[in-house]
Amino acid sequence: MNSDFAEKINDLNEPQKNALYHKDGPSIIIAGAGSGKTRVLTYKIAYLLYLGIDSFSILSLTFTNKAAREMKDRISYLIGGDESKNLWMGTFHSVFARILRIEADKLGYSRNFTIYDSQDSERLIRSIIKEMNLNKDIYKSKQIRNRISTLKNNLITVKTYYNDYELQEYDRIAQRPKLGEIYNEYVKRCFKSSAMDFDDLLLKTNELLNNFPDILAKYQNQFKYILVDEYQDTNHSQYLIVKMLSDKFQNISVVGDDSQSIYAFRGANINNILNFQKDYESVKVYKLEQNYRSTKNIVNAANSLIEHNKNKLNKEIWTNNSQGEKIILKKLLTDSDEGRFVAKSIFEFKETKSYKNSDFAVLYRTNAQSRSIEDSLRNMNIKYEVYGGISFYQRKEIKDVLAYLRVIVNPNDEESLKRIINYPLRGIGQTTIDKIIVSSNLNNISIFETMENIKKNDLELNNSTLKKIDEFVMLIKSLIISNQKNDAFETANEVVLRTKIISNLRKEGSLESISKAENIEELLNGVKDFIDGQKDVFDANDSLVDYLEDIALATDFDKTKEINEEKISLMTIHLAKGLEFPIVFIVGLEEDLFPSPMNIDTRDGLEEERRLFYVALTRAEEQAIISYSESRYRWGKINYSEPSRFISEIDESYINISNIKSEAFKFNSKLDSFDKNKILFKSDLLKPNKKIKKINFYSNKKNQLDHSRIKIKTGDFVEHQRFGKGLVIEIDGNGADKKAKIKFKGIGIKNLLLNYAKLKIIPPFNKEELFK
DNA sequence: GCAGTACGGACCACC
DNA sequence: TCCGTACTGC
Repeated sequence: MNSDFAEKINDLNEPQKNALYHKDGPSIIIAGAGSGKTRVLTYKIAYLLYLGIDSFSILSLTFTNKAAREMKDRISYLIGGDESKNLWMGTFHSVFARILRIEADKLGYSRNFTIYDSQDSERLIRSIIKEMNLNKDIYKSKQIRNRISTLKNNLITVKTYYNDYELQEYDRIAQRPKLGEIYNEYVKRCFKSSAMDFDDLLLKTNELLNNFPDILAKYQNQFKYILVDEYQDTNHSQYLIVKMLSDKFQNISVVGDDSQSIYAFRGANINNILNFQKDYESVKVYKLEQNYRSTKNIVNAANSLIEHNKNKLNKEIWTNNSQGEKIILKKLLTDSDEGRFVAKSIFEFKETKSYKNSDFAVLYRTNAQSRSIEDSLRNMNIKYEVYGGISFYQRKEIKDVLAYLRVIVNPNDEESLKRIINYPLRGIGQTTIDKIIVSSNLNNISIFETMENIKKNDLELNNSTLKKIDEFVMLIKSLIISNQKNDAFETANEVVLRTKIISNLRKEGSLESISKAENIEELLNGVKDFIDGQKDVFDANDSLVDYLEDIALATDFDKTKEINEEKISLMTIHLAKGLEFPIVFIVGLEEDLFPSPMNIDTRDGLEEERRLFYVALTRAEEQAIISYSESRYRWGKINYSEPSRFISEIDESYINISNIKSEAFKFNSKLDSFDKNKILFKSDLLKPNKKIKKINFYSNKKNQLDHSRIKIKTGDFVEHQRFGKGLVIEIDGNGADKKAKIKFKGIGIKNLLLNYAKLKIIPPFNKEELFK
């Protein structure tokens, strides 16, 4: 062990040290934003190892897997050696998925069980609703999925549900009396598919620990020290797991900040942290209240905001950092103005002081808001990266290839099988699939088994269909066999070759299909990277299982690369938790958007939204800039909005409100009074645009700014995202209704609305090509 | 059984 | 805008 560590502890301040030295017995560390929480946690684990505690006996639950990896590296650095590799560290989901695989047989599952993501769950629920002949407008699959998820997170099984009159009454009142039946069928089908959804990973862990005392004892004895990060975001199911595992030694340390609890929507229960002191005996409480991240202005502004919440623990966040600049508040007319404001401000900041792109973040409430920001950044040639949103692994073409891999590992996986049974097209249509599903439900065997014995089951299928099914089954079987001697990369390659997925997409030749082919190639590279990184750890024939688990449980951050040095970061506030940036834009501070309308009817909901704003503000080190717009495109329409109530909840002495006061603080924003409410800010570059008009810009390489799309004229050569290159042959209509008739290469003539179509003017090319 | 298209609803955040 | 579904014509 590295004895220098004792000296490194002096990097910590007194409260941090006190928290660190607490070794045995329960403790809670209330850590304000920017108070060095991760550092304390890291040092705390390093300290345990330094004292000679076995690394296998420490369980540390983190918020992302990436955080876990970084902490391991940091611990290695602190104490030397590679003991940190043996720590049990990761998200709840990944740690307990690992345990569930080890113990799978106890629960009647195969070790190779599939993990269903929310899309898989929703599709399964949708087909159940259809099979039950229920009205899909009343039984909305997404709502049903959320409801089932909530039930599971509160350990309410189907049986418990049926024993609880109140729960059933709740669903009857909500006009969905059949919820229990759907839930029952959903659980049955998941089991038949050897699949667990995200919530199952926690629910089944609870079942395992509850029903098998010997297994509980085994893990209780193993995990002598348990640390939980972001404790404020744990749900009931997670809470119970931690409680059970820590019950014997009670060496439990939880870290969190009630003011940053923002995951109630997925079942997080803020009371877990508020009540921690009641749950364990003689809990020691440590408070980290000094903020090292932000200026006084930012810290004070955030404090003044969160004061409006009633439900919270007492603490006083303060900082020794400089006073800093006031928060800039900016009002804009449209969402595109807001985008331009952000882009131009970034440009300005970089001119006046040497900032890198990575010093900036733009945070928003909903993913859809990224678009107007992206448009403006693109126009100004500022590089950016959008985090979250539809992830790479959610794309259709990727999910299709992954479905093959999942079926190879677990042929019972119904959702994956349904995706590939007729992809690529092999003439097994919906009618046939429906017959197979009915039969498999009737006989309670998996779809794959039904297909294996398709000739014995008389399903009234004609011979050519039977033959096609047979060929498909043979394909899967031979892939399974070859996976037994190959690693995940070789198997994935074989899938792509034998199904001709990539070559067919390339043959199709459209921009869209080529990009899909490229994505699949990127997926193959990803598999290769994974295999290379894990070569020393896993057996070849297990590598596919491990790979699939890795990507199923990766958070959005795990999936993307490091925060890129060269790029501005765009993300939702949720995703920004735990991060920090010198300059942070928080956009879209409008009623009906932030706070989200779904959360304004209850105090708890509104307080959560307020905490979300608090999280956003406290990401900023030097400067926070908040903005709102009077109108915004949503669902393809212009919506008018009022400034968010949260703006007026920040003590105005910390805001550079200039003469905006009259406006933002009175909730009476009117279009006719905007002119006098400009915020003075560095230069007139930042003044709002004069016209109230939605103007979309197209960009070209020379970074021209003021050409609206609707200026495209007959004879222009253009490029469309999906249709490729073409020539404008006719223009019709005016303003937003302006249409163009365009002849596209290899596609033919299309009529497009210029205001919506993503058209880019390109240099002329040989017109002959259009007629090939 | 398949492909093209029109239409309606989604847009809140995620492991 | 984007996605899933229903409908239609072959």
